[in-house]
Amino acid sequence: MSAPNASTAILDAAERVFALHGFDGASMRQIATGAGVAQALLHYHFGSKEKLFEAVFARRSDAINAERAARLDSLFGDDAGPRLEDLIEALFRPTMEAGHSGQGGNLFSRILAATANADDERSRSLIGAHYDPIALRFIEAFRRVEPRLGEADAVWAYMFAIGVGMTMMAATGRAGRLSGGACDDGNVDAIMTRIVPFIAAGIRGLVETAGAPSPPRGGRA
Amino acid sequence: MSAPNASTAILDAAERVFALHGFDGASMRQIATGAGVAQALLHYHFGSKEKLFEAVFARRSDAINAERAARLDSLFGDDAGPRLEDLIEALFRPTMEAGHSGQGGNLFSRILAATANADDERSRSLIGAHYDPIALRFIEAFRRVEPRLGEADAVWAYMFAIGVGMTMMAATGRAGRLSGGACDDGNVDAIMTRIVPFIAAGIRGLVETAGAPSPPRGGRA
DNA sequence: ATGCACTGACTGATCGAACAGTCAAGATGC
DNA sequence: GCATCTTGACTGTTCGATCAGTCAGTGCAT
Repeated sequence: MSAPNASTAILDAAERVFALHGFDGASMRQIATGAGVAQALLHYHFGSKEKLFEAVFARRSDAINAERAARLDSLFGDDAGPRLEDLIEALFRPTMEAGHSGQGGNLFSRILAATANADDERSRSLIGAHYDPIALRFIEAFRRVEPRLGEADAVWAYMFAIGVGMTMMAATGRAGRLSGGACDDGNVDAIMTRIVPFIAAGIRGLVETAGAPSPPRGGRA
Repeated sequence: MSAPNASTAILDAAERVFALHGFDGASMRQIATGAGVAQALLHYHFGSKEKLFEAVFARRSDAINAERAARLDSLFGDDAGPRLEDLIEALFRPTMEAGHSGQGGNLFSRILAATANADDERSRSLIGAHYDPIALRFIEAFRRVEPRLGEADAVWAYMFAIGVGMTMMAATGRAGRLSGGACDDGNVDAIMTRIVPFIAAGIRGLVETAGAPSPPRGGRA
């Protein structure tokens, strides 16, 4: 767990502080203290607060998306094409488990969720650079697996799926509060076994009603 | 549009600045300038930055949840029980349209999305106070309409639904970017006609696989 | 009607604290 | 001895909050 060099220690401390307080709420002093180094060292290694945040963001994102890409390749490399469920598994599992190594709470997931839902220039460009290319691959994969899915609907499907995932990654503990403790939004496996059928069914449901200008009448099927 | 008194002008300006920069990124000076009043007046009327944020949050939330509750009452007052689709409509439509009065972008929706996904004490207590009670009503309504839905699964269903909604309310424009402009995440009707069947199908899909310890095999149904 | 006491709304100036970022100098390792 | 790493001391700026004080309006006693 302990970092061998200062750069990694800074990244780890920054990840924690950014996850807990957001970009604006985090302070360079706090990060330096957490890393056990002088504040000036953060600027020496990363230049600015903004660039430090980008480094924190890129470190996990690159690892996550490398694995997502590998999973996609492997799924379509098989003789039998993948099921929708497999795609959703590939979409979320790497993110849910990144930085989730052992101890409590997935810090990076919170950063990712906050960044994905923000609309400032920094957040937009980070998501665009690190997640849009792989997003397009997943959208295309959705259409390959579910050919009746329209072009625009595939994008909606992806956005909806990400929405579900981001909220679970924020792991605010609200599910536990609303359920009297029965639901644990920190439990990756519990979430995955629910989230996969939910989204898969949602996408298939989107296909059924696609192109219909008004809401369907017989929804109880 | 113009505010008759200073308090409302401050709330309007604060809503805009908080929506654009978040709680920590917003400054009282910026809000005061936006409202056209002295900075000291914000403290005179609201006491502190924190309390001003709570006032901004409460103003729209109370209106939203009053309408949501009214819609729920009306749905279950009908002779025929509501469809799942009707519940989802009641869940999101009031929020999507609150503060969305005319001009561009729904500022409050962004505040709400950011607050819902954050896990600091302020966000948690605001969501808990303003949204948990009505959330429990929706969760109960889900089970009434879809009786095969388990107790815990109804909470998961609610969380997933909120996740989809929050991401769309953040309205980052990403859907448009990923679709080459075909999808507009600022268009409430376009979102609602997609989001309702998606979530309804997702919840029904959750029912099908509930209790199954491992992922289903025949997912192509 | 007029002078007086009081209130709520509002302001400009200013506080100490915390902020990101800078820099010359020291430590460390090759 | 040179380059990389690291530090403490420091800069100027901005932050939320506070303060004494202005001003219009109101009730009231005379």
